[in-house]
Amino acid sequence: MPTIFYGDIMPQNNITIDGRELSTEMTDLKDMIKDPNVVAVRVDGELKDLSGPVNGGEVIETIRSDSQSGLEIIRHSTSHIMAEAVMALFPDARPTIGPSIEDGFYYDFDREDTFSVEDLERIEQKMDELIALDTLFERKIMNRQEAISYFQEKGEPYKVEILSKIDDEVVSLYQQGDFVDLCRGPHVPSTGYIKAFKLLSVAGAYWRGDERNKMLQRIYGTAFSNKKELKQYLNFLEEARKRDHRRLGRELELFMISDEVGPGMVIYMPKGGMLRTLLEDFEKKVHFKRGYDIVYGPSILRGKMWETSGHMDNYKENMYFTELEGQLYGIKPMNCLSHILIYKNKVRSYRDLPLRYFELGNVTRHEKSGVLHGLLRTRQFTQDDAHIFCRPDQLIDEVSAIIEMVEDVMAVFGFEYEMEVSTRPEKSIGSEEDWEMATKALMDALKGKDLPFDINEGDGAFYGPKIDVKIKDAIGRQWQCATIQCDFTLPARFDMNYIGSDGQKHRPVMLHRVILGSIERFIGVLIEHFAGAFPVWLSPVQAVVMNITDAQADYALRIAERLKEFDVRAEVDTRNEKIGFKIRESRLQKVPYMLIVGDKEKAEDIVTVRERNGNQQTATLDDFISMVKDAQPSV
RNA sequence: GCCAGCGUAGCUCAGUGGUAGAGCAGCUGAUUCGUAAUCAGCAGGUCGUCGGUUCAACCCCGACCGCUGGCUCCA
Repeated sequence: MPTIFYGDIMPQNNITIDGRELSTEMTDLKDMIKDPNVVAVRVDGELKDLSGPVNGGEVIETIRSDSQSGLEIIRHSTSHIMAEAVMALFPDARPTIGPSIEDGFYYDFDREDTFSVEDLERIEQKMDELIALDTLFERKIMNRQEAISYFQEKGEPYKVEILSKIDDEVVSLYQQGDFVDLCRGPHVPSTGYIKAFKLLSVAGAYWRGDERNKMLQRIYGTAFSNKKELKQYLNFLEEARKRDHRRLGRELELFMISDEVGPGMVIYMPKGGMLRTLLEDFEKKVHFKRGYDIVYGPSILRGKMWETSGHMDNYKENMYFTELEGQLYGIKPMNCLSHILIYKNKVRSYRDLPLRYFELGNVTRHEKSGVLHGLLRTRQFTQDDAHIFCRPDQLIDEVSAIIEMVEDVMAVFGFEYEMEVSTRPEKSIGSEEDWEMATKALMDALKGKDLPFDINEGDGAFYGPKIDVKIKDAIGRQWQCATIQCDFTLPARFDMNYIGSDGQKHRPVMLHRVILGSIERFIGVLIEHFAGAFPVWLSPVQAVVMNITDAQADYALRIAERLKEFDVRAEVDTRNEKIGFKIRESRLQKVPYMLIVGDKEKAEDIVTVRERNGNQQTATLDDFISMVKDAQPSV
């Protein structure tokens, strides 16, 4: 097996490292840089090992372990060390791939027995040993054929499969200790560079992400430049766990998902019901103000409708069906069909367009059991759905208006977001010109508003391209909520027309769009975003009135009555408990205001207003009421 | 749907092959109190469901249901 060792040749010549010019007398970049926090270098924009050859004259930028690239390298190297540990402990495992990912890394193995939690501990221990040995990561170059026979001999079929799909003549391998892996690199110079890592979980994962392939075992872990950062990340995971909407949903009595009723179905309890109503009232206002008409369609529609729409061919596995009086009916997974019928109910003129139909539509989809997740993935959910029918020349303006609407609404909740345009997928219908026109319209609308966006090649809906909006919650996680989809298929399938100024029939363009997406999902994201402490206008209970002793019970009740008269959502706590206990309970319920009334307040006809953050002040009830009213967002 | 783990009181969790416990919540009583838990007593579970092994199963085995973390898919 002929190999070329990288880093053997170091001709004497000057190089520039982070702007400093140095001579290359020393044989190792690592020795020249003399910084244990530097894990790799970037030469001419390309990431390279510290042990790479230097010809002289290069301009080199060092990559520190706490930079984004540095973290990726550390994590990638940690995954190799983990694979080495796994192979040492479980020689029957076959390594496949092990990249760095967003917050860590994973490595997939094919193995008969499964990895247990105890195994993870053993692997971690072994990794500690390997790191203590501080073995070098050595890069080797091999031509592809040699590499294939090498891995064949080693009995690593997955590596052979990867190699057989690589076009390059030569490939690189990395070895540390006994472990050799096919890998582009770069890696840290030696295992001792790994200062802080943790294995997190085991999970199944399909080979090459295809569900027709064998399921492998994936071990997830993470690594950071130092122990402190790792600890911060683990704390962050803990924080996320505390914010879990399923946990808060139960604790705040917002919703339940009952095994008896069935999986993936949400039951709103009084406080969740109030939250949802507030959100929906807000949505109605937002839509009416922007020229939408509210409509309602039935939940079950004749099978024939779904045949015409193409759902029978493209969406059947996700639908539920029922039979009534010998007729097939489909339970709606989308709201568009009724809206189309409303459009078709009479002859439309070009002057009528655009028509914007809005529905808080409850849809039912048969989601695979394994994907259900609290409010974030359910089998029944309500979309703040709308369909806009317009002339082609109105398309950009309509898309722009929707984007503005998304911006306005997200600003109310304080979400940041990213936009993504998805283009034509392989399996799709419609002409090339239509796709081009629609995709361009979507992009032009975004460009016109100077909004940056990513392009997601081939990820559009089968009937048209789309803009997806991913919102970022308070702890940085992303959720897909809003989506704007262009559709020229359904108007054709349902033979929709309008009469143009020329007296001829023309086909309208249809936009499907949601702003919050699914009300359920959005509520789930809201819960986690605010950690249950909703803004005043969205809080199911805005204030709890609490008395110090029985002597003020009548006063507390009177206050609560007044609040209700002024539409402030108030509860009253006159239980025979200490004020500290009542405050504790309201805090746990994340109620924005506590109105504390003792003898003093009763005598002066005022209240002490205690906020969630502990700040407090005395105020007249009228002042407090206007304070609550002022919290209502205007959009 | 697939892989792995899990399922004990309303919640959080102990527990052992010989028919179950704690804290909080609940109920009752006492306490009338000024900013995150007053004290005492009481009550509460066919140990997810169904089958099997066993003299005996919450515990062992199997199937099913559900949940959790992933994968695939998705609002």
